[in-house]
Amino acid sequence: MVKTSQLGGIVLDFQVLKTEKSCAARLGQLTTSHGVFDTPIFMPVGTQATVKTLTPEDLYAAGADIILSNTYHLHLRPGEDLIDQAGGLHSFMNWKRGLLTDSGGFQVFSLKGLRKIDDNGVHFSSHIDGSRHYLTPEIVVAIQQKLGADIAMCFDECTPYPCSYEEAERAVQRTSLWAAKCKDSHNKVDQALFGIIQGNVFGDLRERSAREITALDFPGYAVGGLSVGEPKPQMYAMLDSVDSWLPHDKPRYLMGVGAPEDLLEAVKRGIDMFDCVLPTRLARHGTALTSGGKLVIRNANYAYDFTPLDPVCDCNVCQNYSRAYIRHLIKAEEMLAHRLLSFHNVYFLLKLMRDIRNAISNDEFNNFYNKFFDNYRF
RNA sequence: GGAGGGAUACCCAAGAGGCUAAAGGGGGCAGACUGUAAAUCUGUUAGCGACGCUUUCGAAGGUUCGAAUCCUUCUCCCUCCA
Repeated sequence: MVKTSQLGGIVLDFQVLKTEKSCAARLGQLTTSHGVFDTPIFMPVGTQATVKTLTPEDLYAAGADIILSNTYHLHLRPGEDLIDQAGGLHSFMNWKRGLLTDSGGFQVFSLKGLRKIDDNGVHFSSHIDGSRHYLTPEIVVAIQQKLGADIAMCFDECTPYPCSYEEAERAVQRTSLWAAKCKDSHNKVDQALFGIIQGNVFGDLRERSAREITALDFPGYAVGGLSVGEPKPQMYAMLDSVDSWLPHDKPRYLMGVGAPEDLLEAVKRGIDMFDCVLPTRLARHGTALTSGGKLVIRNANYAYDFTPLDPVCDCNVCQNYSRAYIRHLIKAEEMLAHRLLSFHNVYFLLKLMRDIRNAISNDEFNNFYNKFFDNYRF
């Protein structure tokens, strides 16, 4: 459970409480000035200072301890100065628990057509109004310090898939260069700055990136540049060595991953933290995550299905609303459909993480893993 | 009673002799979605024994090598005038 008081001023503390014997899965505890969180943990994504359709109260009810927001998007709108004047991002959006801001490194990937990279930084043409913006590691750190999240991320270059070796290598070099600059310019004592490993799907580049980034000594390490379109086995292969390359006493964060099966696979390989837009995006597109697999609730065969989204789910939505009703709301384009599905999907992943933690705690992660895949249909 | 206008696929709606099984929308059905340019995007939507065949543009007949498109009659709808 989260404690939100009497923690002001804490930088970041991470303790590994237990590690599985048969795999790299581990149970940990992350302490920030906005709470103590058990890991492995999932962080819902609230890019524009909101997890789409959900209030902070909804998120507390769903069991969220820490959420993610975005430097690039908040810099463009409303701007970090406004948020600073509001008393920081926590205060601005009325979020009282943990907060992590992504650096904009993902936008280097996702806004490919609107940016130009050089060794000093990235020129963006705003996707909103076309205005020109230049982000450097120093600027990105300054923005994140004003936003004031508990965890800030280094500015990195996230490469696409497929990607040439040369391109991936250049990104690794830049990401290391920028990580050093980020570290040098970061001086906010109650904010932790995490380093990011790149290397696309090339094992030797991943290893090199891990070596260079860990040499800079960050309080936590993220694995970036995965789940960008590569086949799952390749993503898992890149995670296989995480446990040996990244220090055991620091949190490891796999960026952008959140498909239920991927969470299991990554925890097994020693990952402690995750974030993903998948639960909220799938929700808005009419799909529910369930213990039996993805349920495309907008499909016709649920029109007369008066059972809950997931019969074994104890969330508020599953206790009170039927598949048929939610399908109707989707077909009628009612906003409540997005809210109900978002809440359920976020709850589902957070519950999955709770179950994973319990399993590790009880030395039965492998059983849990096997049982999960027995039930989950792709 | 008189004068015009119109009937196209589930719906709206283009098309005015061959390149039309028929544009566009909508709706339906399905797929995709992983550090959110995403309440988005993509495919499909006459029927089949399906790289071919069969039946479609209010109905019936006709002209033509060829008709949703031209002609005749009929049915129904709308507008205006009495």
